[in-house]
Amino acid sequence: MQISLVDHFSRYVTISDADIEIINKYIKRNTFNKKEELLRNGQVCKSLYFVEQGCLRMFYINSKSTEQITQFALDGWWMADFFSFMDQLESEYFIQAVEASKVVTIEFQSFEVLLKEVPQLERYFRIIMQKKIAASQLRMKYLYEMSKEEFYYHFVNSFPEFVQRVPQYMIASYLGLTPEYVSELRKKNQ
Amino acid sequence: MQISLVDHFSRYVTISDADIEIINKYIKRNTFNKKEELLRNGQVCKSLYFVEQGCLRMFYINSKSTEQITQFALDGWWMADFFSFMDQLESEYFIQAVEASKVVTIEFQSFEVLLKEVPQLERYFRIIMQKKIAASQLRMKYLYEMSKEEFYYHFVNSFPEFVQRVPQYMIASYLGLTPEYVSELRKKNQ
DNA sequence: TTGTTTTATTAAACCAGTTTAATTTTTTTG
DNA sequence: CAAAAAAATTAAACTGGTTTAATAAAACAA
Repeated sequence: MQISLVDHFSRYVTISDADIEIINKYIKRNTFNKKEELLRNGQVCKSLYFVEQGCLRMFYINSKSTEQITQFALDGWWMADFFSFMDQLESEYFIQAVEASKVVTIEFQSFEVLLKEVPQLERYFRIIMQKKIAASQLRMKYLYEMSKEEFYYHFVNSFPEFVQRVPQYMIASYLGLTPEYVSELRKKNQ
Repeated sequence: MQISLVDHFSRYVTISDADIEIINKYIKRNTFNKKEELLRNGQVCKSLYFVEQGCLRMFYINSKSTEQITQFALDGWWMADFFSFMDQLESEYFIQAVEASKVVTIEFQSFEVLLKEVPQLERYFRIIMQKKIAASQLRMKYLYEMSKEEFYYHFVNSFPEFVQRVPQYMIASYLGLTPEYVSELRKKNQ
């Protein structure tokens, strides 16, 4: 369900044709193959990424040397390591395409200039960030409230498209479960 | 360590004396006694709260009928149920003063008008929200990575002021531990 | 300064979810 | 298509943290 960045802007603020020309100066459009890396551990997160189509995941290598997924982004979602991006510090994360993906890239400097030249975008990003906070507050509430079994079924019922598009072990990782436990749950509830 | 709202704005954007006059039209300053409620379960979160001095906590009543704390705010922090605030929906949370607190209140309608009249504040809130997201990404990483014992000691070492100001059972609740387990940890490491 | 309420401690029984290690199934690739 | 790599399953032993229930200590209010 592809979505263009400008359409997404237009859901929240008014964008003129002149604005679109400016925007196009400061963004890049890339396609990434399955498993291609957008960011690697040790690099600075130089860009914000907007998924027009596809799926990205963010993960780090934990103390057991396994990949711990902390975020996904599907069509119409933003992804970045904000901690690294904001202060241009080294990131501890990888960002990788889960499937072939069309991505809009805004680099740090371009982002700053773009916000000056198209000031409505300050409002757009303020609203988007606010929604991200609301979503993460809700997610934390579920984490406090639910057992891991409930958390798993709540997720797959709420986001059935993930089950279609993302391998089970990645969902397990994102939800903080072992893949073995997910197998056990699926067997139990066939 | 009191901090005024306008000083906080000024850390991120330029605020003129004229702006300050406008701001003062749209904000309210309140003091709350210990245990006084700013928001109650079932009400709409009508305002954003900025703590100039003191401490607020946000919690809900969980399925075991006990208070589950999900957030604190100390001097210089914002607090709101963004989910309820943004769409003016009923909240499931309580917000309560942990100690006597000086709070700046911005109501939903005032917030919208204020952002129009002092447009730099779009930028301020965009940056603040971005920082909140970065902080919550970091918190999630710790949640994935650490055992509950590590999580507890990491928190008390990172935020020693909380241990001074907030009862131990509230910290336990916020960290998702039972108070009994915190006692056990403290005994073990005397 | 005493009685009441709130907060913290103790200890034993318990269990939800992990670990380990092996096997099977599915997907990818040359 | 066959071989290799990636993903999913199975089952048993194990453990970090919870539950329960009772007591003790600290803080607060009259």
